[in-house]
Amino acid sequence: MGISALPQLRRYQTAMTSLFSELNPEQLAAITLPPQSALILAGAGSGKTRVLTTRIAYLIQSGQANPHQILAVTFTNKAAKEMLVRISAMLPINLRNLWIGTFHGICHRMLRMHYLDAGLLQNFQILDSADQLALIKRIQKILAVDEKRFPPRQVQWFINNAKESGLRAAFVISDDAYSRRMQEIYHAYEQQCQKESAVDFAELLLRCYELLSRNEILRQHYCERFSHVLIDEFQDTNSLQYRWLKLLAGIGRPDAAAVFAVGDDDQSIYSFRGACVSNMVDYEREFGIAKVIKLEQNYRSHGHILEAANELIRNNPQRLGKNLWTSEGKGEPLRIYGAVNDHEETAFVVEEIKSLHVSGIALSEIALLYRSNAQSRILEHGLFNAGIPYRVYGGMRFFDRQEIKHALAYLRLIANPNDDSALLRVINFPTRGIGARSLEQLQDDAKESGASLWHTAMQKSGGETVLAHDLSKPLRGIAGFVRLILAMQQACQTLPLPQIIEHILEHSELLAFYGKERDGAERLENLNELINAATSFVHETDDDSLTEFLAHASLEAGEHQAGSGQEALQLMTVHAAKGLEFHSVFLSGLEEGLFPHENSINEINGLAEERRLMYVAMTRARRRLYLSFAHNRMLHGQIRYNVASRFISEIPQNCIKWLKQSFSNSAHENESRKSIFSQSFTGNQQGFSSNHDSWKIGQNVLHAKFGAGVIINCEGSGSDARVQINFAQSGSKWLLLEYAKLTKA
DNA sequence: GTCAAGTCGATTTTT
DNA sequence: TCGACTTGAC
Repeated sequence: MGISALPQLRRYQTAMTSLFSELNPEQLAAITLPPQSALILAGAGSGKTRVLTTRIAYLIQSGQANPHQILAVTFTNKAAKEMLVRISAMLPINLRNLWIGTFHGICHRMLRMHYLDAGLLQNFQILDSADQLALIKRIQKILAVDEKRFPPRQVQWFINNAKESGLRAAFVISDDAYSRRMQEIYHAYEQQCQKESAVDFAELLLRCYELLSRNEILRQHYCERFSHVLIDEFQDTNSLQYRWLKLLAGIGRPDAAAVFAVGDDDQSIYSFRGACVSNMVDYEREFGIAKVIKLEQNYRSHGHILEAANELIRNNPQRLGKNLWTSEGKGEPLRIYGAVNDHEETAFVVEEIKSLHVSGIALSEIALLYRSNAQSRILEHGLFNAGIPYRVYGGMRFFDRQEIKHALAYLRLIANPNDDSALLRVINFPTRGIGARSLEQLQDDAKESGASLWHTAMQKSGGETVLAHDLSKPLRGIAGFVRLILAMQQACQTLPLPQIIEHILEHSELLAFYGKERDGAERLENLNELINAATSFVHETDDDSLTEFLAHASLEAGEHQAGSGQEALQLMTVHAAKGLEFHSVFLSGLEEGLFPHENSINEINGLAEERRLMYVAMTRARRRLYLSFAHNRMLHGQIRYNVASRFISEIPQNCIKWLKQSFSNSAHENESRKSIFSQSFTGNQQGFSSNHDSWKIGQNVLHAKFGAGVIINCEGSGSDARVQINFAQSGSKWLLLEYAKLTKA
C-alpha cells in the first residue's frame, strides 16, 4: 500500500470504529462475516435492523463491495425506507446505485427495465388486490360463472396461490369439474391481463422469476452484478420468493452472491398468506450455511416480560431454538385481569390507561392490541367516552380511497387506453348519461371484435376524425367520454405530472362532483393531496413519468395515513404491531376461541402460529405488559362464553401479578354476573337442576378428564339433560349431565 | 339513477 | 351486531 493511501486508511479506521461502537459480539460477528451466505436468527428487539444496515455500511466502507453490487430486500416499503435512511446516516455517499426495496418493488424494477424480454408492454399497469378482484368479477360475468359457487374472493385466492407456486393456468392440475372451471377462469384472467397490459402483485414476482429462469444472459448479468444480497424478515418469504432468490443469487455457481438472510422463526405470523417458515431450514441446507448466528440479547424488554415470552414460545415444536435475555433487571411483573364481560374489560383498560397517562407515560407510548379487528369497536367506544385520544392503525389507505381510485383510473386511461378496468371505473363517473344498456352494448361489441373497450368506443364515436377537442361543451354519452379522454391525452403530453393531475381532476369534473356531495370536503382534500403526492414523487425520484407514478401508487398504498405523529393511544391488531415497540402494552381478549382463534385450531400448525402471534405481541412491551380477558363477550350479535386463553397458563406464575382473578367469590362480582345473565337470557333456558345442583350458562366447571371449562349451552331435562361446555384444553363438547360428574369451579 | 329494504358473513394482510 | 353489498321499486 502506497504512502498516499494512509490518510484514507485512517479515515476508514475511524469510520469503522464509530460504526462498530456499542455492538455486542454476536452482532459484530454477523456484520463482519466474510462474503459467504449466512443466516442470522435475530430475536425480537435484538437490533436486527441495526445489524442489517451496519452490514451494508461495512461492506461498502471496507471496500468489499460498492453500492452497485448490493441488493437489499425487505417486505414493506416502510422497512425499505427506514433502512435507506439509516444507511445514509452512516455513509456520506451517494446511494443511488444501491438497490433497496420490497420483493415486489425490485421485481417491478427489473420488469420495467426488461419489459420486452418479459413479454410486456412498456406502459404495463399494476393491479392492486381490489383491481384484481374487480377484474375477476368482470371475467366471471363474461364467462357466466355462478358467483355463489365460485366466490370471486376464492377465485382470487386460487389464482394467487397458483402463481405463488409458480403455476400458469395451463399447468394447474384439474381433475374434477370444479377445478377445471377454476382453471378456465384463471386462464381467461391471464389473457385479459395480457390484453389490458396489466400485472397483479403475484404476477410481478412470477414474471420476474420466469424472466430470470428463461433468460440466461440476464441472469448472468444480475448474478455478476449483485455480489451481496441481504434479506430482511426471511421467515416471511413465500416459496416463489425463495425460488427467485436462489435464481438471482446464482446458488451453486462460482460467482454466486453472498446471501445475508435475517429472520426469526418465532415471529413468523403470515403463513396464512403464503409465508413459508420452512424456507429457513431449506435455506440453511441449500445455501450451505455453516454456522447460524443467533442474536439473543434483547435491548427492549425487562426480564419478566422476556421470561414470560420465552416460556410461552417453548411450547412450540420445531423451533430453530433461541432464548432471549436482557442485561436489565426483572422489572415489573405482567399484570393480568380477568373480567366478567367485555364491558368490564374495557373499563379496566380505560382506567389503567388513564392512570398510566397521569403518571407521565405518553399516550403514543401505549399500545392497545387485539387479535381481530372486531374487538376494537367496544374499546374505541370506551376510549371515546373517557375522552382518551386514540388512533386506530390499519383500515383504509390513501391510494385505496374511492376518489383517489377514480382519479387514478383517469390517469391510467391516459397512460394506457387499453386498460378496460380503468375505463369501466370512470366511463360513467361522474355520471354522463351512459347507462347499463349502452355499456353492455359496448362490452359485447368489444368482445366480438376482440378489441379493447376504448378502441371499440372510439370506433363507435366515428373514429378520430370527429374529434374536435372542445372541452367547453358538456361531454355526454360515450362519444363525449371519448372526446374527453382524447382531449386529456393531448393536454397531458406537454404538462408536468402534477399539472396533469390537476388537469384531469378539473376536466373529469371529479372536483365539481365531490364539491356538491354532502361530505365531499374530505374527498376534495384527498384529491388535493394526490397532487401533492405527485409533486413530492417527482421531487424525490426525479422521474415525472405518469406510468412510474401509477406504479408507485399501486406498490405503496400505505404511508399516507393521515393524523400520524399525534399524541394518541395506539390501537391495532397484533399483526400490525409487528416490528413496533411501546413502553406499555395492553393485550386484550385473551380468550380461548379468540386468541388462539377458533379457526386456527383446526388448521395444521395453526396453534403454533397463534402462539407465535402471542409471542410477537408480548415482546412489543418495553416495561409494562397487561393481559386481559373477558368471560363473556358480544361477538357477531351473540354473547359468547369463553375461558381464559391457554396462553395465560403457559406463562410462569412468578412473572405474573393477578390484578383480578376471574370469577372470584366476591359478592359484588356474583351480583354483576347474575344481572348480566338475566339480561341476556330472557326467553332462553335460564338454568336447570340436576342432583340438587343448579347449572347455569356461564358457570365455570371442572371435568375429571377434560379439565376446566365453561357451560355455554344446555338442552333437555331430567336424565336427558345435556350441557355444552367449552373446555380450555379440548374445545367445546356436549355432555350428558348425568354422567359428566361436573363440579363447580 | 337513486334510495331503501334485504341478505350475508364476520381472523390475521403487505405488495 | 354491524357493515358491505345486492336487489327492487320509483
